[in-house]
Amino acid sequence: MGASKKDFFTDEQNEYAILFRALAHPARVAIVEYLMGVGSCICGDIVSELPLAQPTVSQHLKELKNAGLIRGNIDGNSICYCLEENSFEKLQSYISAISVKLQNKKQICC
Amino acid sequence: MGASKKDFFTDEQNEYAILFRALAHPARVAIVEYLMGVGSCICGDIVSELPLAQPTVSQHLKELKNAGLIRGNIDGNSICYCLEENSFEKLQSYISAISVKLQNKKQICC
DNA sequence: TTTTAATATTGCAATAATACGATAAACTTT
DNA sequence: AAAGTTTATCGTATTATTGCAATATTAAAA
Repeated sequence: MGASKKDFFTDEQNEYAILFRALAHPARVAIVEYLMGVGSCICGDIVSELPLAQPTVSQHLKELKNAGLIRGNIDGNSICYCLEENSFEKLQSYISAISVKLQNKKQICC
Repeated sequence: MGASKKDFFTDEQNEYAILFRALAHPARVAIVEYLMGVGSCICGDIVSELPLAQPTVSQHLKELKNAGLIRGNIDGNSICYCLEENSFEKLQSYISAISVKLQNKKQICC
């Protein structure tokens, strides 16, 4: 018991769950907001910005990267991170479709 | 260690993390999509639709409700659930702002 | 009132996520 | 080459999430 039943859901449902899960922590929300403000930066900048140790930040960056929300380019001995536009557009159209449908329907709940 | 450090982040960052967390499971994505399709339904309908036991579905519904993404109205001895428009609009404008900013900047990552 | 129906809650086992010290890996600078 | 800089990985403790059987709760129906 307790094992994930993700195999019983569609690939699309799992993909969106992975994207949302990547944003399901205030530290990762903060990283995204910071990257949105500065455009791009190295890991050390984020470590200075957040109240978290370097390995913890590194792990959060890894999760954002695995989910496809950020990209990291090697730049000398540091790594430059930035937001991945396509993934945010994908999320945007998904949420937007729900939002628009709800506005059009103006449904009453029971 | 391992304790959450949410107190070190802003209220807004925590609020969005809670919303995203509610969608961070394929079962809850499936519930939202189902509710979007049918408008509103009772818990039993979702139990029939998903490959999960009744207590598990009830728990997922509770999480979506706590996050403010769905609403439940008592209807006799059953409970009628539907999507909460405001929360999806809030998510929509948040993601949309990021997406638009990325499109405008056309930034190159390092 | 007894039975049936629909959900929620409890308790527990299994798994996943969070955080960070210690350390490794890789590149720069001296 | 040696030392310094930057980031990733490992190991581990703690906490949170997931899933469901059993049970409780609440309201309708008989």
